[in-house]
Amino acid sequence: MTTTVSVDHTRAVQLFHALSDEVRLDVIDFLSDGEHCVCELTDALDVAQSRLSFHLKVLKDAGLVTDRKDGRWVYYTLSRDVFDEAIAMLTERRPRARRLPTISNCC
Amino acid sequence: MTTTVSVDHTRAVQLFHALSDEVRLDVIDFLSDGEHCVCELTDALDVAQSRLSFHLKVLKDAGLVTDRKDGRWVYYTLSRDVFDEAIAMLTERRPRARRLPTISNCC
DNA sequence: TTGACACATCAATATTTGTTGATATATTAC
DNA sequence: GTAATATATCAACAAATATTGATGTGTCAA
Repeated sequence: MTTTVSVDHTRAVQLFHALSDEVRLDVIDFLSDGEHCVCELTDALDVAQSRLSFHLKVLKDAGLVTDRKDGRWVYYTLSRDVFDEAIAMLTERRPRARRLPTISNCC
Repeated sequence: MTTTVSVDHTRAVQLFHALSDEVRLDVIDFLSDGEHCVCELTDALDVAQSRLSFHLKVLKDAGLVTDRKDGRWVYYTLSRDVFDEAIAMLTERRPRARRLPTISNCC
């Protein structure tokens, strides 16, 4: 009998995927000192507006940023909690101390 | 003048990308108790051999696993260090305590 | 109440990733 | 040697993501 072991990783996939893009990491870095509006991002990152908007949505859907509208502007902020969530996901998976040499005669 | 600020995130992109897939997370979980050969993975995860091989390569290229050949078998192991590297990447980017409300008249 | 600006969304397309089945390579057992 | 097994690689294709330029929506100022 062959038991297939697998859990649902949907959330982890979403989070890590959101983190795996140059533009999105640029956005994250730019927001590291606090809230900024989209126009500042467009300016600082030199990325077409619709493209930036697309990436902001990916980040927002993953929960890594939140937005707040004020008049004509929309301000984005990093969500500390979700960074913690991602860190936790890695910490859980981080291999523990050296395992004993496995004595398995494999297949 | 508009200064474009951006760093090279190639490594972070590679790491997070490697982490953003169901099969690859299954592999990581399966390896969490130590070294296993490919045949055990194929068995446990119920994934076609060439498909698994593809995902193992992505993990290996990112450094998340290492492999060791022994006779006919190849054993894969998680690399603690690279998990630490990924955790560090997130920790660096984790927003610090609450920022002061930014007084910017934006654009 | 019109025009300009900030931003989101959309459709078309391009690019990147992943899957499949076939084949190649190495190792071992017979 | 020959056959069987473990794994990697490859080419063709499929699917998912990202980019672009255009258009839509809300807000503000004149």
